[in-house]
Amino acid sequence: MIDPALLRAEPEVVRASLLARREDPAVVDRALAADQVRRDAIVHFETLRAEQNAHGKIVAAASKEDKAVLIAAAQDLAERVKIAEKVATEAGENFTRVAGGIGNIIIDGVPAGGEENFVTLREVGDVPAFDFEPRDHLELGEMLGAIDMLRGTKVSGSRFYFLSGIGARLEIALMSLALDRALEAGFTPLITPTLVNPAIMQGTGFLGAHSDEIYYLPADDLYLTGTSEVALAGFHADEILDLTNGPKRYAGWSTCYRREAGSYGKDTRGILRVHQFNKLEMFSYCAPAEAETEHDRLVAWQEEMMQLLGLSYRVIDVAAGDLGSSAARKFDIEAWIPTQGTYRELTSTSNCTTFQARRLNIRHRPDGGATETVATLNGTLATTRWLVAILETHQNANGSVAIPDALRPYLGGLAVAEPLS
RNA sequence: GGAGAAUUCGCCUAGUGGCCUAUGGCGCCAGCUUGGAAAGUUGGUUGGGUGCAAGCCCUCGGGGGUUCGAAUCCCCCAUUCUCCGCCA
Repeated sequence: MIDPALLRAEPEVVRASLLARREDPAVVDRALAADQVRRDAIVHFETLRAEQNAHGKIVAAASKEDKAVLIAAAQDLAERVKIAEKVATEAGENFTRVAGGIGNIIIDGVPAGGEENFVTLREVGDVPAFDFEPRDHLELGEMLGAIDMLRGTKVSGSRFYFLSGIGARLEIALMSLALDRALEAGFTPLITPTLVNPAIMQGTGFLGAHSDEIYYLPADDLYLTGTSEVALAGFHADEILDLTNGPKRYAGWSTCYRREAGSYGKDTRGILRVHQFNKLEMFSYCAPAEAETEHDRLVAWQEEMMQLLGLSYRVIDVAAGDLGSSAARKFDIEAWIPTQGTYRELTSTSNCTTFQARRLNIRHRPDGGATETVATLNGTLATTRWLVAILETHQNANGSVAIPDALRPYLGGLAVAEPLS
């Protein structure tokens, strides 16, 4: 939800943001009109209600014989109050619906346009070169006994898999490394619920245009989360936070579930795009003024992970039209995938400014004064997909894979994963 | 799954239709007192909406209802606790 005060004071800013997203700015005028209707309705209702309250005091103080007459007069008033209240409530709901359709205000500097209009901020690390024909992650995974797709599909269907042996150990090692880095940076670890109620799903903005991406359990009216961001954002819903000691940062570990409804036939080989995976997610609540600085910090922690794992990557500034409705800016880190000859997304970090927190009613009290809606940010610190880049980047001619130094302590010092004989 | 009880301001708590504009305590903040503190004492201390403003409106777990008027009466829902059942 955008800030209604901004909508009223600077509608041109909202229009410019919509244009950058390649969306229709006409919604601004509809929202302004709905806001005016809503406020008029509130004033009308509250005037009548004040009248009713005043009358109620007279009734209470009146003598027995006067009461009957006064009550008769109040009945008509009560009826009008009831109608006015209904009108005001509906006008409020209508405004929320119209204004709720407006995406977050794009931050200055975000490239305008669609998916292809991203800007590369930097490329880091040498693209790996091989003096042999590199194998893709699934072939390597099968040689190492790390990935078992056939049995995954037997048990659960397409896009399901087993991680086995060194594959399972690598994933746990990766998550452990990420968690230790997060602890070092002052994050509070959380293992989050992966089933959430509709209010939280709605509040975090995942029930919008892409709701067919989400698993839903009708018998219990619960959603399976596609990222722990949902639970992490809901964690402090309806709270007033103390941010005097800086941002509150959480590292949420969870299994993530995605239907991948819109991607039939895309990335069907291996574990690049699957229905279920694990992720360690960073989530930060901070003062709005600090959000952009915090965003840079999240990216820096992600880049540290990339470098610890010896991956070649680039950081991109995602274009406005490719942002989710909650994000004001998004940086993706994409790692080089040798057998695809291209960069693929390994992390995503969004600055949602106050958009998400306004809907979830999360505030803080700067300088002990009036409350202010906080900013929320989120970003990936490790996921199952990273195994794809790790396996392919560090492979040898015989199908063995060198373990990055940073992961070895989590694997009993193992330096090389050898193919099964 | 069944039965009972509960949910009031950061915490505890009073409150069985109008004098609730919600009591009292703890904690917290400020003043007085003090060399400084403690103690004492006085005051303040939920959040939101709307209005140029004065102000007004809402907020007693959530939603609906009864009533001129609801923290209070009725219905539905959520959560917590106790007991029983079932399962591990």
